[in-house]
Amino acid sequence: MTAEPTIAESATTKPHTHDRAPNASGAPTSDAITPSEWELMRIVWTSGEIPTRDIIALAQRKRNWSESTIKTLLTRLTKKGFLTATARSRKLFYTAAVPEISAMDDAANELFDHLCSMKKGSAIINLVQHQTMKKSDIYLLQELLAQKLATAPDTIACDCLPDGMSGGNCANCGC
Amino acid sequence: MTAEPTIAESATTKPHTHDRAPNASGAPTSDAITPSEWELMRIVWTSGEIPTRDIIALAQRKRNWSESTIKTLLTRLTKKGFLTATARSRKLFYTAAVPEISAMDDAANELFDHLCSMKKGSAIINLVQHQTMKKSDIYLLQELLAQKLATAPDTIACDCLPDGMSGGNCANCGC
DNA sequence: TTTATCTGTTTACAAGTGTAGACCCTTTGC
DNA sequence: GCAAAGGGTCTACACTTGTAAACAGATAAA
Repeated sequence: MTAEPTIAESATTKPHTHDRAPNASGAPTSDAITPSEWELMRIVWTSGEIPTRDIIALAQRKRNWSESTIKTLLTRLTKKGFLTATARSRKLFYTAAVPEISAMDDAANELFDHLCSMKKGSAIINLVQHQTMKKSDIYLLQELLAQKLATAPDTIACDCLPDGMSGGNCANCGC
Repeated sequence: MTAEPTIAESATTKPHTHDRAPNASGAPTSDAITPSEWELMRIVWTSGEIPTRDIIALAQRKRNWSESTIKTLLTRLTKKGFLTATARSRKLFYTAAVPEISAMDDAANELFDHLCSMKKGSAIINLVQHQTMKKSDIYLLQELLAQKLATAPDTIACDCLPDGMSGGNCANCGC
């Protein structure tokens, strides 16, 4: 035997109560990546296929995590379907099961899903203000904006209250 | 007595283990707003001062929550410092303790904090693509971008691996 | 005044998350 | 061949989040 997955069979189909927003991109329909887990995902995305040991080494250089903690997180990520573990010569090699971009986009979109529609624009502006973007991205964004402008509405109503429930008292748009 | 806070003294200073990222904006230094909690916060932000009963009515029109659930969430939000409860004639009136924009910005910035610096630009582009912005916001953003362009770097390195640890194997920028 | 109702406070409980020790098997060094 | 080391899996445990019932005090209705 040389490359057969001998250890870990993963994929536990356990029914869960909480109805988290189902993942948008084609990939795994499971829970989201938690803050701690992001750290590990980034290492894997950036390194390509990488063995546990190396992940531990890299992770410990940024976080005060015990080896155990990292192993647990890796297992969870695998169960959730974000990582794929392949056993080779009695060691596990991890690979990302979802593209980094998709994961990022999903996370961002999900966050924006619970923001007031009326104010999403400001939130985006805030991001552009605080985050550094490279020139090429700015160019892309400028193009995109120019396009968007054509069909953009003049105003967007606040959708924080159920339909017709604001009765002119909306502290935002007075709807 | 007419407007003294008779019920609920709130503010429980319990020490907690997990070190969540401390809130950036001047406001409360506590845990973040959870998805379910956002729903309620939006109602309060939009309605200004509002009594429990009304929040319950509004909330139940969007989510299948029991009265009890909503009350629990409100209490938690108050404890976390996102809402302020004032007792008047034996009823609690809630007010937002943090501006909506700050909360949104904090949430967005926090999310972006665990994304690869190199790819934050794409994530923002994705947002602009998927979210609808009104014309005026687009204009603002365009101005902002024009400014930003002046000092924007040509490239941004991937910072997913600890410094100097990528050894030319970074699957992204080959750093 | 007696009771039903409103509303706030307590308690509950399962699942998720942060964090990590314990255990177990295999490979390797002596 | 036996002990140490390496690496995978189990178990643990406190805290958070989603959800809600139970309980208590006050007030309004009968």
